[in-house]
Amino acid sequence: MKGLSDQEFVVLGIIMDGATHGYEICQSELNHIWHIPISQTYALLKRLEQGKMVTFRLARQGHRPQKKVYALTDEGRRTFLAWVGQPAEKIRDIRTEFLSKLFLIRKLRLDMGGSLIAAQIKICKERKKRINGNATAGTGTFEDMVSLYRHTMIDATIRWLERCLVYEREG
Amino acid sequence: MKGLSDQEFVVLGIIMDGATHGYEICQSELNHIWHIPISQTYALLKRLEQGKMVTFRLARQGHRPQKKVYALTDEGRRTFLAWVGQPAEKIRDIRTEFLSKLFLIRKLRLDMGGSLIAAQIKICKERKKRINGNATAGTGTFEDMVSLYRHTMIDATIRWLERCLVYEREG
DNA sequence: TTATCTATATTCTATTATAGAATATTATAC
DNA sequence: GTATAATATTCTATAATAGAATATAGATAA
Repeated sequence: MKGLSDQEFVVLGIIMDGATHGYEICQSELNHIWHIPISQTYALLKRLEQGKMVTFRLARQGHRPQKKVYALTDEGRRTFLAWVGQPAEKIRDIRTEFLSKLFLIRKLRLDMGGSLIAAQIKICKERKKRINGNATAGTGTFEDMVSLYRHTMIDATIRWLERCLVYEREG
Repeated sequence: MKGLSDQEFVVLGIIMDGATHGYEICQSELNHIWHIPISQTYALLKRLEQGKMVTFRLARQGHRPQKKVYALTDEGRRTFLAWVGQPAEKIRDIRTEFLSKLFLIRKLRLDMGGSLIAAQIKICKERKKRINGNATAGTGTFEDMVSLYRHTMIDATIRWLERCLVYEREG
């Protein structure tokens, strides 16, 4: 397995949190933040199984349609834990990748929330430095608008992350 | 053709701006804002041709490899113009869809920039009203963080759009 | 001179993401 | 008793993306 997609990591995390099969994974609260379509979830489970990140056994229960009961392998668990503590490299992935990680860290009581948020702030501040152009001195060209957009969004993101860090340390 | 993707509309716009073939489309400045991979661009052109939005003729030039010289059909032109004036419905598409539209409107001198920005502000304000929860009174739950994220991002977006509107009206 | 690199220009294959329909069973609401 | 909601998975088709393969020619460096 060459490296999992963020969606695959998320599925590992939801299983680690107690979900046992595809349908249940789709009902995770995380779906409200990052919606993964049902058919996609099943495709991800298939790939995770092929990559030996999860195993399953078939369970016939009452007269309901039988389900595949999944469990993480040791490698699956290790792989997930290595992923969940790392900040998102791309700002545009904050909403999906970072929020998913924060959700799973809290759900699994992993005690990495503060360090994740701090690391994400660091990434954002580094990115901010690398954005060229000035956020205020534009003359109204399209490039000015794009530059201003990036500055505005990254500043808002940093402010939000700093607020999250306070929440995390207080609560 | 059931309805084009935003990427397909963007390709129509770049052709309308004077690009004539796949390789040239990939070199549009728009690629710095919304990168469409080369192979994807060719796939889009193929679909646009099947949907009769563009036509092409083969051109053999000097000793360079021959290229497909594309032109918009009347339907392609009409379809593009109907798309480019409409604001993005989803806030997360501002960076790609809205910025592409603004870029193309300015490039093509379409005189719709002001109304597009105003319409986008309206969409954002309506979305803001529909977001439930309060942006300040949280107790630090994950839901509070998500709610605060949405408020923060949408406020920043509106502020940026209003600045763009000033730019647009002044310049 | 000869090998490599860059630029032009497109196609192909493989993988991943998403939408939507199809299948099957049981409980519940009307 | 019929409809539909909930449970549970599979299948097909399409769309998006990465990356390699193909082809030509000029520029550059050993």
